[in-house]
Amino acid sequence: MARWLMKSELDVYPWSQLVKDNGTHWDGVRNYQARNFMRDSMKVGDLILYYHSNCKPPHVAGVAKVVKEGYPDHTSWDPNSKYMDEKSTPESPRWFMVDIAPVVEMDAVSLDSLRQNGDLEGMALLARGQRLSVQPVDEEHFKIVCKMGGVDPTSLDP
DNA sequence: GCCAACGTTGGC
DNA sequence: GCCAACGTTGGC
Repeated sequence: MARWLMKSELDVYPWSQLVKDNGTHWDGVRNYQARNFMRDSMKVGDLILYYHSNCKPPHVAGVAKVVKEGYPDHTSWDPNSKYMDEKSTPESPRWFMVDIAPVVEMDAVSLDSLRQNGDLEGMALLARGQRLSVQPVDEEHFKIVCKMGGVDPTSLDP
């Protein structure tokens, strides 16, 4: 079972909203690498670190899970959507999304504290200049972040 | 608000 | 297929 990290801007779609909605479809991703992960690699049950960007401090806020595997992002052909892409159609969708649902909230784990933890060396999020909004996370790194947030990773096993 | 890093676009 | 221009991300 793979592990992931997904970014959301705090003022766009925060963890609290995900909880209130009891899950959502992750629409609006318009980056090919991130799309490929969602379309090809993310499986039901995969766990996700939910990361808040564009806030002080940026932090991991909780654990979510994949509840529906990759399928076309309908906002890509919706003329009323700001995510509309004229090159994407229902017959030939260019963009994909997954559905996710909240699993457990954690104590905020700041980007700074992640950087200071030597055991997280190599984590994609910490690489210089990286901007990918959906990225794979090593199982070991995932567990460490959970513990930093006061969540027992073994409690997340199926 | 700044700006470095990076992805995408489009002329050639 | 190169690469300059441009737009976006996201920490600071």
